[in-house]
Amino acid sequence: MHSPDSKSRLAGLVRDAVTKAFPGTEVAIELDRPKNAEHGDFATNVALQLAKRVGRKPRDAAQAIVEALGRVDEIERADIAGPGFINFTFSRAARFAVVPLVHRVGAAFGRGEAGEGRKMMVEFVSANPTGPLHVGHGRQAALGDAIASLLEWQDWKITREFYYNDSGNQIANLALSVQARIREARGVAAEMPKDGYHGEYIREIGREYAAAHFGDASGENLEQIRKFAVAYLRNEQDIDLRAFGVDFDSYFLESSLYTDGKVEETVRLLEKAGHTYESEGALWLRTTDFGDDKDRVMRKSDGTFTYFVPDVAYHLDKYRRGFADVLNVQGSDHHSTVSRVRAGLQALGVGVPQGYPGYALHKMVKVVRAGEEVKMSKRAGDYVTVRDLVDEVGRDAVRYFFLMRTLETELVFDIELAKSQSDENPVYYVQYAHARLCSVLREWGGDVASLANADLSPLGSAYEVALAQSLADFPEVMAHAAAESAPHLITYYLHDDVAARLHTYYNAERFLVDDEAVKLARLALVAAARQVLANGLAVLGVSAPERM
RNA sequence: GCGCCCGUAGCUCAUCCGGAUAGAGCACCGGCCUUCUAAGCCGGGGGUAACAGGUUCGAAUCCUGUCGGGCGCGCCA
Repeated sequence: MHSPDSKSRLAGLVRDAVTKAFPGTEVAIELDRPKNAEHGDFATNVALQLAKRVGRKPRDAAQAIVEALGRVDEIERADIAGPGFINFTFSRAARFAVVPLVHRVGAAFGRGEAGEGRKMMVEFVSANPTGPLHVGHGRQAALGDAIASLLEWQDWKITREFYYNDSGNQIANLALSVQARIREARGVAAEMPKDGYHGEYIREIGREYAAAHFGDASGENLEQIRKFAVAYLRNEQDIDLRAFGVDFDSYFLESSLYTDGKVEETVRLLEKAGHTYESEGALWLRTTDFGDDKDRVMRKSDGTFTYFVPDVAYHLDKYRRGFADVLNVQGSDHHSTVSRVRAGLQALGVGVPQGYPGYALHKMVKVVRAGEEVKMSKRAGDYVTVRDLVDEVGRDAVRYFFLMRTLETELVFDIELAKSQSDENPVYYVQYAHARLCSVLREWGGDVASLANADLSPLGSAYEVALAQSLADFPEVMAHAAAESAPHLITYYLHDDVAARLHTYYNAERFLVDDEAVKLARLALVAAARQVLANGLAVLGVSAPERM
């Protein structure tokens, strides 16, 4: 048997049997893990799907398929159950075939080939350099990094990019806010701009600037203040991201789109393509021709561009850099930009594919402390920062909490809960399972690599079968999570399917027993489970401790 | 008003391209540490999956409507 993947092999056998029993029928073979262990390793509903088409009762159709299947080594039993499900029970050898496979493949177990080595960019965080990262950025950092990793595990060549909106009104506003604080620090009368940034960090920047002077004693050089403030805040964000364990391959500055003439070029291309018009002194793009719900202003009547134009220019640039696939991880409060940017790219008429770029949009984060929403942060003023969260709760727990939810649920992060119950946090539950096994293997003291060839015939208890089934599912869970941009699937898999089964097994059986054959078989199984936990946690960016 | 998303246990959430008895953590009750880590395990209570229809062998899942919530609908980014 070459394929260690029992499931896909079974799917092939069932397909052949269906063809034999009902020539000329085409049907997708779905195989699911039954909830009830007594229903075997996999169940299929093909007979139910087929029954009407072939004019047979579902159970009769199932019977015909089972008969066509005949005897197969790996399949111990094929039972017809309920309305017409076929339940397959594997032989013991087939059930535990995953164990030597995990030992052989090791840290690469769970990898897939969907990406075929192609390039893809994942853009995430992309915070404006106007203040510390807030919790929404934290969710995005955890998500973007994990999604990028998941894609890398599917053989995509991933570039993680951070886009800085370092121009426009918000930055001008930042410079004015800092200027006011500089003057304040020097005892000069100063007034904050109307929509100024009031966080404590603006005072810090003002103080630092004032202390450094720069031959700008009066704080009049706004451009210099802007540069100083942006550099300061970018550095602060970098510190937070590093502490969070997130690294970017590339940083892209919005301002470069202006200095490199890419904004102008984009406007020229759009005008040339004939989708623009002038109205009320502004230049408009007819995005409604490309699925947007209303036309958009490109150049305001004051001659400056709306953010929409550099956005299009930026994505054109991504495309020209050779990224035929791009995934932008953003908050769903930006969802209206999706159709707009795509429309703009289509309007260029330069061959950017429809549906470019891809998006993974997530809902907002609400921070709660003991049931009360927390909106204030001393440093930032009106929001809670990533740093606050990581300092108080810890990196692993914060990342795991951010990843546990589906993208489309609003995430309620209860600080007190995450902290006070940190002993019983889901993340510790998973990490604890890993640490426990490391401890067992340490106690044993043997060579883990030698377990790859262990004789597994002593295995067969319900605990052992369940655990082996879970391990065999890992590659498919990974592939699914990558395809769906759904890291939460990994968290639930690691928690419910691997760690829980491991803890249960641990409490039911001793591994370091006197019987050498039993001991080695059990150790081989749990060492494989340890490897899967380590691989899964690695993808999530959460550490897998050897001791706790 | 229009668009997108959501509504599942007391709380926070999984399950969703239709499958068998809707799961987990927290909280609550009762057991298990002379033995590889009790940050663990076992057992128990707790549900009209917002509501009403529809589709079919089968609906938390798909469709329609109602109600409730979030976000977005600038010559802001």
